[in-house]
Amino acid sequence: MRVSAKADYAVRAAAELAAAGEEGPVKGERLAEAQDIPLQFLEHILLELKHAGLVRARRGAKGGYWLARPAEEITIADLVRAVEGPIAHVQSDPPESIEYRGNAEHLREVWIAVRANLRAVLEHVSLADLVSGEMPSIVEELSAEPDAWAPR
Amino acid sequence: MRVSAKADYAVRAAAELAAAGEEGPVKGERLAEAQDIPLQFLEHILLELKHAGLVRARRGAKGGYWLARPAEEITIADLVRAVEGPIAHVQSDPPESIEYRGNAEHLREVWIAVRANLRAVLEHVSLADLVSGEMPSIVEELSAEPDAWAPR
DNA sequence: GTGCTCCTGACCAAAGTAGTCAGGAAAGTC
DNA sequence: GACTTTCCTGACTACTTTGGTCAGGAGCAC
Repeated sequence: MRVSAKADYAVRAAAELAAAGEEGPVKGERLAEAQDIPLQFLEHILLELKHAGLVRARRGAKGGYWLARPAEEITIADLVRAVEGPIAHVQSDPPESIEYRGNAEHLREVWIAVRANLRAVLEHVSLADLVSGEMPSIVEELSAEPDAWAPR
Repeated sequence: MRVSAKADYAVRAAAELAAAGEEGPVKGERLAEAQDIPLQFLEHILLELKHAGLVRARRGAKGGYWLARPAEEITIADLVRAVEGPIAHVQSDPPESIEYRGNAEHLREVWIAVRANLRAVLEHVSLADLVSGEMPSIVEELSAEPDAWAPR
């Protein structure tokens, strides 16, 4: 249940692209510096985002990357899925495809609920929300509770 | 964002222990068979659960494992934490300890919200809920929505 | 055609995952 | 007290994932 460096980097780089907006292609190097990400690793990630259809790019002088869609229409979930694959798997299988036996029969519903709650956050925060800092109400409410900040 | 085999096994084995209740120690072999888990691997997992204080054990004939606390007082989160460590980490660090720069500044709140929503499920389902099939309302509601069962 | 920038595949070290193997140590039975 | 049963523990292994680096090629602008 951890967020990989790749996913974290993908979101951060995309946030920079969202903030750049209409000012034309942004170089990989500038993204790497802005977010302190190893350039060559970032290039691989941006390539994956491109293959997923979230980002576009042009080479050469004046080249760089930009978002394929408006920042309002790209969610954190889109980015995480592009680099990590499905958001919640149990032993490499999606929860709904697992058959539990015996006394663990209802465990599937638990994993389904877990996934649903993950989606409830990740699919509702757009890049526009992220850079503006005006989070959807669900995030506001969850992160407002002091308990949410306790380590455990 | 995946649940490891170890965590899945831990919950399933614990569910069997919860169901066994007061009928005395349950052998590892019986747990392994009931949930189709490799015995030797399961023994390692049960040992971790014991070290975490969730399970107790006795050796020899008539030996076996049992829950250290009533099934109502052990949650899925307890079990997952015992074998996987903290429930939501970003790049091996807890979300509240990360400092984001530039346009990703608000990303921390997103990860905090993600973790809060994970906890909202995992900390509120007890082993007793799991074996009885009577889930807390949050799980009922989440898993009732057809959308929650869609792959994506 | 000469730089600039992205594109792609190959490679690599370290860590994590999912186990197996071999033996030791306590508890109960005869 | 020997014997069996069951847990306890560490060592080991094969495979995959993670988080990168390296080297070169391909497209674009001037």
